[in-house]
Amino acid sequence: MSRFTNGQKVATLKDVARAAAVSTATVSRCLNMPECVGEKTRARVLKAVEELSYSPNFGAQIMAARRTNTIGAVIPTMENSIFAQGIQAFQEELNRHGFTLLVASSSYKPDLEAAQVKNLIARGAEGLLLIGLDRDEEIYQFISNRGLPLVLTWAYEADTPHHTIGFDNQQAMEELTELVIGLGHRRIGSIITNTTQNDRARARLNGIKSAMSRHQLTSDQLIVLETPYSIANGAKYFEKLMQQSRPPSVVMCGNDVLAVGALMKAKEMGLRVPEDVSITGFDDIELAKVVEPRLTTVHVPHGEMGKRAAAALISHITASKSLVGEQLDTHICRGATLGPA
Amino acid sequence: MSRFTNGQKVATLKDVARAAAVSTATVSRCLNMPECVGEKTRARVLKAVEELSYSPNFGAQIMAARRTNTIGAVIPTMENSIFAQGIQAFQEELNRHGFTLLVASSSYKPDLEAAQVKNLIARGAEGLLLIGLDRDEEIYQFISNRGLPLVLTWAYEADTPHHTIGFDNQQAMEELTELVIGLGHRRIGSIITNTTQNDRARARLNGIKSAMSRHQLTSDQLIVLETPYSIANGAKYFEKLMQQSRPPSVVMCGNDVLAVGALMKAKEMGLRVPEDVSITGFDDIELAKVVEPRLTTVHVPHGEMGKRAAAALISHITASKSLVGEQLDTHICRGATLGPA
DNA sequence: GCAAAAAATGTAAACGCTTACATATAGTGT
DNA sequence: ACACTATATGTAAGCGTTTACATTTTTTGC
Repeated sequence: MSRFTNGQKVATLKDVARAAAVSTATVSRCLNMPECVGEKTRARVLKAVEELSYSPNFGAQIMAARRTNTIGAVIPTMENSIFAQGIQAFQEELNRHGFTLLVASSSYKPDLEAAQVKNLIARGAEGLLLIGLDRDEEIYQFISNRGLPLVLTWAYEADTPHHTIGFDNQQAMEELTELVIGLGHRRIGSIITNTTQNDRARARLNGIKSAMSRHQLTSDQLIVLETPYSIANGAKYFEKLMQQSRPPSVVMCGNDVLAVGALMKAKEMGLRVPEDVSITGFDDIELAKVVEPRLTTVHVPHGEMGKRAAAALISHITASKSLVGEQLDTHICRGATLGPA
Repeated sequence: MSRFTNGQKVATLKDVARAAAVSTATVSRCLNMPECVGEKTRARVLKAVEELSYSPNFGAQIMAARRTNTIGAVIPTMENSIFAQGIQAFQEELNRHGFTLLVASSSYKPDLEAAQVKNLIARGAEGLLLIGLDRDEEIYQFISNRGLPLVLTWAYEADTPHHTIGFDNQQAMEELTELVIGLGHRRIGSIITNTTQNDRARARLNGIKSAMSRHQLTSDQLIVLETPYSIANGAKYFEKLMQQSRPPSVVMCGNDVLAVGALMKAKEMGLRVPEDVSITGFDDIELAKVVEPRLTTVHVPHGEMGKRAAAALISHITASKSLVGEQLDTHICRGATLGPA
């Protein structure tokens, strides 16, 4: 029996071995390669395991076996569902192949993300999933020094040393903006997550800008407001936008959460959507589908992305296939919040 | 240098010690009790740590130190946001006290839950958070055999050997039903998560039943449909309910996700809410607040619940305070989806 | 029945860390 | 200078597994 600082005693392999009158090696084999051990011995051992509520000490396993079948992921937040669907798919694919997922969240703080990465590595993660590209070179260095495979997702960039499995945020937003401009909108407001330390937000904003410049719209036709994303902030900044002397005819939001906030506020202010003002989002999460009118947004292949990321990591780890980036498609999901100017 | 099966080499304490020309003990102290080590030695050691991208092997730490500052939680799903807010608060409170949270999800499958519990324990969890009460006695036995503190949440029950920090699902639903009946509704439809293996769903359903029987409404005035919860299922079963020969005047859903699905379908079917049919939910998640009309639902103190659960676990572990249950209050959140019959 | 091969089990050495204890070094008051 | 503390560092024994290797037992082919 081993005991913790609090005096709790816990059965170990040795205890099980004693109870079943076999060696620790046999118990270990019984658990990890049951076909290699005699039938009646196995029964006896399993009974002892049961009776003693034995559970292997993972720490000792890591040390002795040097493999953990564990993948780590750090996501910006668990609070809203932007990442939920993708992570769920990631987890399911992982489980299908006998891997376990450890999830941590960074609250969008770079240093917390770094700490969580180290934490996950210390816990034996054999591969890592992170969101987006923006982070200190130091972390990339750390991960690569440890020789760990890393997949970045929720973004795709061809021109990077990292492996990105995701979609082109800029291009997607550019397409949406083309549609918006095509509908006659000339004054565009945008509410977007802070673009420092967030390449996805930056790319999306750039998408708006580049589509505008292609149509000879100048930068004073675009008003950008940055804010941490939440429904409340979406509402708040939408109001600010509309209180301008010359309010925009369309408000393009960096994600659906902000867009839903904007939509709520529009109703509250008595503005008709899309007659008085159009609103667009990005991500096509559940929220976008239940509001009325349904949000015009960019559909992102959450599930596919999670699944592919898992597959890439697994085939790298188990079959040492080299990691490659993959670009997935998005498409515009036309809801009734976008109309002609 | 130690190496993994894949040939990756990783710096160990020993490597750092060698690089800094000190003993492993000094390096360890440098990291865990920096005030006990000389200033210049410390600087030298930290430099070596940096240069070698050293990160402690958590497995070895667990084994040597026998404490992990880790709490585990198993939630039914990450996919939608029902548990997100509570878990986020749980995590934040934990972090504030230097604990780390490991989250796993069970997809509502009892045996997966059991496996995840063992997994978390094996990973050194010093305390556990689980949702609701319904599960095999075997798991409870396992946890208690290991002497681990366990807090159950999203439910409160006075009459149980376990420690529940949550609210009274039955009473809350009873209150809501009282309100519904008070508005003249006599035929009630209910869409609810499968009640086997789910005490919260069962309690909520019982709440409806007991309020009804208090008002001499018989069981044939209540039609109950059970289904896994998702927006799509909410819609599907709402339709079934309304296609009955004598459709109910109100549809009380077991949670907001189902209710939102019902609401969507009602609109699709051209039914006015609440003029033609009333709809209620439970949980008061984000979704409930953005649909139109806003859902009438039961507000649940997600954040408070997570925070209290964390506090209870921490004070048990660090100050060996004994765990006690705590009942939190809910209140009805009156939206416009509920009107007179 | 017997030797040889196959299957089952045991032995013991790692794995990387923490920490009690031992030792060395620096700091005090006389 | 001295003995005596206080502080800093080193030494080495575990922690609970896994797994090569050694040993024992069973099966097989003749």
